[in-house]
Amino acid sequence: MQTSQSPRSLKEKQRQERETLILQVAEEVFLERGYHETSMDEIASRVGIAKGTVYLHFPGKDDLIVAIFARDMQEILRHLDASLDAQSSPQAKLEALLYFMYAGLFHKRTQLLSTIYHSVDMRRLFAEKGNCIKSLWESVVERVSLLLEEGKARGEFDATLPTSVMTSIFLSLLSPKSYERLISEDKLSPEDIVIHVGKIFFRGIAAQ
Amino acid sequence: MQTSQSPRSLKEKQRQERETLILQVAEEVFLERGYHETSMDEIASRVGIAKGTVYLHFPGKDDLIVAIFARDMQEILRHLDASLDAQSSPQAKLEALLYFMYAGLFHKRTQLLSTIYHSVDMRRLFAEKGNCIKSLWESVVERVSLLLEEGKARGEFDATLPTSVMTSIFLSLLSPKSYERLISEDKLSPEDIVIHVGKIFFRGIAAQ
Amino acid sequence: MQTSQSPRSLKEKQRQERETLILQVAEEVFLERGYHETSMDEIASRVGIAKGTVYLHFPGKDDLIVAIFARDMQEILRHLDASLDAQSSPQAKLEALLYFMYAGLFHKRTQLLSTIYHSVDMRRLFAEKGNCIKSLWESVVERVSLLLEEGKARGEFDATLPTSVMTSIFLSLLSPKSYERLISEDKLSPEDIVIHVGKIFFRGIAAQ
Amino acid sequence: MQTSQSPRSLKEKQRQERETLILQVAEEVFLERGYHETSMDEIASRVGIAKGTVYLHFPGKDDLIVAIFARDMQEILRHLDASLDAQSSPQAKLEALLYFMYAGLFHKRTQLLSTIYHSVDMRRLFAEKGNCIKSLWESVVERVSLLLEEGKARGEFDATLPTSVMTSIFLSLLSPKSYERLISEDKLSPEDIVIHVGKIFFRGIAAQ
DNA sequence: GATGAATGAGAATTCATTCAT
DNA sequence: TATGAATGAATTCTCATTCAT
Repeated sequence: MQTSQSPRSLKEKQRQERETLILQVAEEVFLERGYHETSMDEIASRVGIAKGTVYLHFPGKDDLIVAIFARDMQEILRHLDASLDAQSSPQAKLEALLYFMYAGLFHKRTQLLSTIYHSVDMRRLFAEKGNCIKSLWESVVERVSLLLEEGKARGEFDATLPTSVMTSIFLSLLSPKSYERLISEDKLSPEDIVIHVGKIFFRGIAAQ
Repeated sequence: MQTSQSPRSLKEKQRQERETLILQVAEEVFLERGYHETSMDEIASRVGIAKGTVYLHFPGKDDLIVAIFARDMQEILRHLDASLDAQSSPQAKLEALLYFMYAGLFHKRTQLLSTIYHSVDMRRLFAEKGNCIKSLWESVVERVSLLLEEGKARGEFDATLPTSVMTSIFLSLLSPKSYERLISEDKLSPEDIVIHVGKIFFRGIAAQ
Repeated sequence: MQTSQSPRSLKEKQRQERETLILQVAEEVFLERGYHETSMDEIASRVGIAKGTVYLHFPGKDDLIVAIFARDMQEILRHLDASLDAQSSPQAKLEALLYFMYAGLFHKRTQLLSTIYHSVDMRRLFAEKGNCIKSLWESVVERVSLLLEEGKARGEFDATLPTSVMTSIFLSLLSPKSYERLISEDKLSPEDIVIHVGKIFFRGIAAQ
Repeated sequence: MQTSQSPRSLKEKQRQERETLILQVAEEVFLERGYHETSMDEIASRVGIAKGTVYLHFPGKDDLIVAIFARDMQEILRHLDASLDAQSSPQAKLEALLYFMYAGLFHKRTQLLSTIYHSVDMRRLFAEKGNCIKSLWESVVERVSLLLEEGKARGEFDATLPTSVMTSIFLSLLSPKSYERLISEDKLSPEDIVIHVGKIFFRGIAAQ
């Protein structure tokens, strides 16, 4: 019995590993070159497999990028949930998210997310193929909204501001593209930037 | 005398008109479909002319989008300069820019600008073909920076915050993409949004 | 009457001049760039007229090159007839032709002729559009043949060689392309080359 | 062992075969229609494959014709070297080349070579893309030159004639285009033509 | 499963030719 | 008559996707 299942799960494990590898590499290349400028050939050869093999894991280029998004969103959610569990103020939780998205390991991924989030064609793509993405993103938005509401309830954030606006601004602060020049030209560290950005935002929404 | 010049200037005027029309339509289509998903054929047929005619005005697809950008940037600069002349505080000037970019007629264009500003391939394109764009954008950034500096000098903005960070945040607030849901779901008017966004930002950077 | 005809003939004269100019320029450009690489635009702008004007003189690009050929062939024939009139031996006449085609003013034109004569598409073109060309060329071939026959009859050329072969070889010696390297690398003058080529050919066909 | 190497070499063999087939067909079509009048589509469909497949073997149309040339030149060189090895007089060797180029199987190819050799645009193309071609052709020219020099040294050829001129004339005799009419109209066999051409040339350059 | 050769729809671009002014 | 803007057929080349091995 084990002998019949072990190979199965072994295979399955290998399959998972390869799939993860493909996603990793594809994410990298998409970030470097952009979705349209990246060919399936390039992804495959950078993974070290044949083009056809990619298609055994993902039915098409669309699905590949959708999968990348889904995975990244899930990780963000995982992180969010973790930081929600840790007992702390809503502001501390949002600061942690800001840090995670921008200054931490997720930095690169955030770039891709924001890049693609802003492009029309990707949005259309997700509207068609990426139902899951949409709901995942909704979850993120909702969690952020809830944190902001909680802050309001606690009297920490300005209750006269619409939560939706606060949420939107918070999310638009997550685009690292805008901060590139701060790093390259002004020699600021990501950590510094996050601190300043957080300061401005939380002051901006603070209860009077 | 007039007869010798009139036809020339007439032709020239017609040419200008058509060129403007192409730019307008192209801007629209690029906004709807994205750069890569838009074919020259589509632009031409939406203008109501033949594919070849577009090439009489713009040497290639690249140049077309670069031209759109250049025109938009110039208009932004024109507007900025106008609002700089009007006597008012730096904050009022920045609020005017925010309004212009997001709530006014420029709304749609701002979307395209931000869309493309965030995509990797467009950035590469502009790095290669769009020298003028780069310098136009630098001008915008510089003017915003100067206004923020001025506000600091007047004691209105927090002088302990790096100007560069303030500038980056201000610019990242110009992406209307992020605010779309506010309009469609929360039924906020662009004007309201601008007011709230401005409030949060200027509170955030206000001198203590 | 004169008043009604003079302008006519004046116009006609101007028309002729312009046509000649177009032919001259077109010949130059075709020689520089080749038929396919030359655009009607380039010809027109080098003549200093509008593209459409070329079409008032020649119905198409094909006809333009056919006209160039026709004109060149006629000039060769004119020259041939002139040298036939001058009393001299067949060999002297053929040498004169060789010189004319290669070393004289006709040099450039000969290049174009040979260039085009050797290309498949031009041959097809002439088969379709250039009836006159074919017959003009036949005339040239015939005259050369007759001269060779005459030389045979006089006992100067080897009567055992087929005239047609002699003719073919003579004509294939008219391609200046082959001699370019002699000029550029071996620093031979066109005159020297003609002398040597003639020497080899006439020795080759001399009666034993 | 064989099983691991066989598939590789099998694939490679098939690849070679297809490549050769493409070259063959392309050569034919180029000869029939000319370079510019031939579309990649036509070549592909005559081979019986898709357009894209041609591009798997040759990066572009240019490279295709360059490859054809390179292959043909190599074959000529191979033949030349073979005939150089066979002990015989320089004249016999040159006659063999003449025969090979014109009367033998190579006939068709020689036509293409000469066709393209005479066209301006092909020359430019080769100047840019065909470094190898240039050097291959130089080799051919050099070998012919050496044979002519050797003949002079042996006292068989006229030492007062410049070798370069003799070489040029010999090479210009290799254009079968000029001899077409001999076959079609005068009903001469290629063999006859070669004999006569050779006779005239070698008499022409014979030592006195 | 993995491969990568083959496919062919699709896009950008060119340019001979036409025709309204 | 001269012009040159407009046209659109034709061509080259790319690349996501398929499928026989």
